[in-house]
Amino acid sequence: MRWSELDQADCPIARALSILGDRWTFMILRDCFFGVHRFEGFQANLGISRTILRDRLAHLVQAGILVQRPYQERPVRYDYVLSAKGKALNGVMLMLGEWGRTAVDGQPETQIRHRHQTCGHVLTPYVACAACGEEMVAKDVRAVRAG
Amino acid sequence: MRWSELDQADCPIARALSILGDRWTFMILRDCFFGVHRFEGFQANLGISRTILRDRLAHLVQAGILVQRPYQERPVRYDYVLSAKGKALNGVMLMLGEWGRTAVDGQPETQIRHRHQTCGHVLTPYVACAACGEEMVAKDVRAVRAG
DNA sequence: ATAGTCAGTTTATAAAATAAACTCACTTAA
DNA sequence: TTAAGTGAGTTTATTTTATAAACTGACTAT
Repeated sequence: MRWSELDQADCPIARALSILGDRWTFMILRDCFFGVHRFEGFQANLGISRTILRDRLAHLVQAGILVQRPYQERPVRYDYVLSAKGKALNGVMLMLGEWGRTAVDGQPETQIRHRHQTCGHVLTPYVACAACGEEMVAKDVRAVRAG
Repeated sequence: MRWSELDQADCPIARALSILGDRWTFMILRDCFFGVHRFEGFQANLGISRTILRDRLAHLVQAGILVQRPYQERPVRYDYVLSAKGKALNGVMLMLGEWGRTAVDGQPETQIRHRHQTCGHVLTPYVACAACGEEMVAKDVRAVRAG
């Protein structure tokens, strides 16, 4: 399979990765969740090459994950802000960060975490089942095909 | 920043992506969660080139996400199975699949979903806060530095 | 014997990422 | 009013990665 055919796959994870699964797109989105919203901001923050930054931003806009909002004319310059579709990645980001924090070795002393504004605690996120509210564990999940 | 320096970053998401953020590693892990555990299985399933499959498996083993369990001698052949660290990615996988299912356009009729074994429902996963049990929404989260 | 399986390795080619310089259309400070 | 700065790119040459396809080795099954 070529990477470019992945968006045809019969699996939501594969289709998600067809958009997010390259080396920098996810990092750009992380920055969006941290409040970065301009070309030079991403560039300074990630040290990414301008060429692929341009490609990735265009791709994220085309995929409807980021929206361009002009903040000046002549020349037109845009803020790149998360759409609803982009904000819906919040859960993925939180769980990915939690995995990085707890499972990946060699953590620096100082780390970035999140605070839950409504209850005031530093966030420890977990995934739950909408039907029963219980925490999801790997062994309790089975893949099924739904028509 | 080079990709190879990302594992030094002061952010758990960045460090997680230093392991998972290339074009195929996440897809290999998806297959692991779906029960694939041998070289030829991944190769047939993903159509990935054998060269990078070999690299990615070695990398996942080195990172402690997959474990090699020999199933024959002469020549030694291995099953690649998820370690505890690998299984800890379950939440990320579920949320990524949920995002792909609900947010990405052009869904085929037939889709792969998950069933929660303990309550019997087709799973709709969401992320909750361990402190208060409430569902997490993007606007209620703020990044903080924790020493 | 012959073919098949499994997990690779090798090699040549194609695609993607990178760094660094350059462009354009301004804006601000000297 | 010249000079420097900003912001978002584009261009180009080079390096790095990925790919396809054939090949190897050590078996096993027919």
